[in-house]
Amino acid sequence: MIAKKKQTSRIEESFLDKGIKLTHQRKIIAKVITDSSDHPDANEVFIRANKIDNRISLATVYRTIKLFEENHVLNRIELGGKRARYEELTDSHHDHLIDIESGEIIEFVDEEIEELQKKVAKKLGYNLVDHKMELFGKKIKSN
Amino acid sequence: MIAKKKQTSRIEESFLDKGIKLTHQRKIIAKVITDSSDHPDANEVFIRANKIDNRISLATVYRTIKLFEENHVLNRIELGGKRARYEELTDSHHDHLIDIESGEIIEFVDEEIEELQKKVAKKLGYNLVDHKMELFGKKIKSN
DNA sequence: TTTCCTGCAAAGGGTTTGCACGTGT
DNA sequence: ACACGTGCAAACCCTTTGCAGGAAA
Repeated sequence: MIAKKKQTSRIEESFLDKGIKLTHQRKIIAKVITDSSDHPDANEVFIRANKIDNRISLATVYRTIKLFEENHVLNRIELGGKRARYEELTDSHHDHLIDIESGEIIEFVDEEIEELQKKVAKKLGYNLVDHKMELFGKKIKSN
Repeated sequence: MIAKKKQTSRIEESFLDKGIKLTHQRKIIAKVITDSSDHPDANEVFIRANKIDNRISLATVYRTIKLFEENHVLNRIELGGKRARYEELTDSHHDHLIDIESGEIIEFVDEEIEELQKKVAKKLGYNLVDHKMELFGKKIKSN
């Protein structure tokens, strides 16, 4: 008989490995984030998690988000505004282009820019550890 | 006889042109920012302005900073942390490399990257209006 | 059982604002 | 004179935290 594979998400597995408790709340918050592709802020995560199960407080959302950040399963994006927004961290790095009219966030990857960034850092005497790049653009009307 | 040229800073001139009142406080805050090359935060601007003249409140610093931002003489830099930091906006655009060990901010310009950014935006159907790029690096030890 | 996690509500830290007075033009 | 700017302190908003009860391992 073939053993049934246990159903655990990427996030859950990574947590079990580290000996971090997989509480009910954390599973739901992880699911909400995994299922969201629109870069929600903390409050939005709270709302969505609550819709699934109302035993989740905003404080726990904040604590869990911080935990996820520290364990590199979550990435914080700051848009110059007030609240921070988040996205699941996957292997593929990407940057963001923000539509200044609608606020929509478009993800993109550009290897050439990444290479140049490394080169620039090196020229200044640094090894590039991380970077943040956001482009702000206005949609070109195609009449 | 040669007329004596009136002593006004870049910021002051730009304000006179727009009919914005040049108050005592605004002049001092403008001077503090012009004289600072270390990207101070609002509180630091407040401290430095106060050292020159203690008739300046933190509220006014915030109000003035916002005014300066709106008039494009000041640029806000967000470092992912809590407070925003500022720098005088000059004609020459530049980006920042942050030393992750010391917190030092190094300015740099790279035309090639700027060009690529425009190209990327266009490819996504956008005209690039603005951008923000911060590199985080670790100093290369030269033993 | 033991350790860690949670909800609640209160505190925190940066930034903004209402109000009455003060100041630039 | 008039509109606009300022100081003060209270309000705001997002985020964090102390505490006592609750749940994962």
